[in-house]
Amino acid sequence: MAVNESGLTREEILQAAEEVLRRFGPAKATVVDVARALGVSHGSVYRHFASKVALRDAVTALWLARITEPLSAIVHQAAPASTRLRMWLEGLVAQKHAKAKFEPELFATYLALAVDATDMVRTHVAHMEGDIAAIIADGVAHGEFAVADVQAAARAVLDATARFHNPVHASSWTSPQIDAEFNTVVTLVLAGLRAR
Amino acid sequence: MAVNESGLTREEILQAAEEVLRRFGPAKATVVDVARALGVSHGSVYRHFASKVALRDAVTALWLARITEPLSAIVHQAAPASTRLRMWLEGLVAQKHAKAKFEPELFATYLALAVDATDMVRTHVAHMEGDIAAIIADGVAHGEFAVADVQAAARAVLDATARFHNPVHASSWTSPQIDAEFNTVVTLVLAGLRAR
DNA sequence: ACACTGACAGATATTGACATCTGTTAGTTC
DNA sequence: GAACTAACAGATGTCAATATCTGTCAGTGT
Repeated sequence: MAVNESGLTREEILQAAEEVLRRFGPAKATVVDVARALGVSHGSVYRHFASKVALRDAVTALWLARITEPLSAIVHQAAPASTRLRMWLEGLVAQKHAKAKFEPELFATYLALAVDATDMVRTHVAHMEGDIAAIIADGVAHGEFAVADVQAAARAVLDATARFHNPVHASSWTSPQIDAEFNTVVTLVLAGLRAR
Repeated sequence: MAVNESGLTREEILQAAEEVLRRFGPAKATVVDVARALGVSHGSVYRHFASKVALRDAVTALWLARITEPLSAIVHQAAPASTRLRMWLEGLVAQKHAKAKFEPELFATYLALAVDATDMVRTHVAHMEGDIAAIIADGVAHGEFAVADVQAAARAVLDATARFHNPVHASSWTSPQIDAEFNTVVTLVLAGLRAR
């Protein structure tokens, strides 16, 4: 792996692109802006990314990874599965709501991807589903949960909490009752998973 | 109640407005179109509806009432609460998906109202919440369900199934797995409500 | 008196000329 | 010769002139 001191790197471009997206938002950010921020011509950017869409997706993938990365730590903690699942979901929702509030431009970029279901979003969902499935499987192994199909159950948990983490619902996240409503849904879902 | 044979009625306008909306969609339908369909000047329409928004809302309210009206019959049927709740939710989702598929123009009108949460949508949600609450309360009375707060539980059921009936998710309703995923969520939710 | 019309002001939408952007490639630089 | 630039065609976005629409109201007909 040779370090290219003089050349433009993929990482530099991603960093500049995120900066530009954050500043101008998805509607105004252009590849020319990104190139200008790096002091190169926009043609150079196209040596590293096949298209503007590919660049935008790469930035968003990185941004989403920063959301889900800390959650992975919760999966294998030593605590009842129901506790971990609640913590995991609360963490996810807290992250999403914070991003919507404090990084509106990047959130808007993500929202644009979410409406036309891109592969990138599918990957993100699959990753979250995997984390949840791991916790549920653990709960089943310890007799805490009782579900027939762990993967389907993980998907159902994600679906049932969609209003609180899917960006299409972001406009309702400012409601004062949102936390109470989320708590009620999580309690309902956990009760549904529980063995009896 | 005098029948006004010669005069323009609210009902005639609503019927014409629905026709026009269905034909042109929310983006292209105008009050002038509605008036033209009725053979009157658009000024006449404003004698019956304060604004274009009021007219559009009235049409949508009627359209939504046609969706939820048949569901009310399920609420007081003689069957276990869990059976009734499942039937009710399946009925709701079937109706919504059918409308999205076969009445795309009117559905788009509804979607436009849903994104900026109008009073009309709030009324619609409150009505659905009331139906669900009635079934849950019945289930609690018969020892079938165990929930602390019936109203909150009803809201949670609506929230947990949002992906399948909220119009903002309509683009994902064409997925081949949608019915299986809905079924899994409903089963999870019913298990969560059940007394143990 | 009542329902309706038609002309109007201001708001909103459409159009088309123009500017900028995306993505490609031949050519320059180191 | 790998990394980059610069000029280009076609696509997309912008903006201001223009057209249409919304909502009002004085006037018409019955």
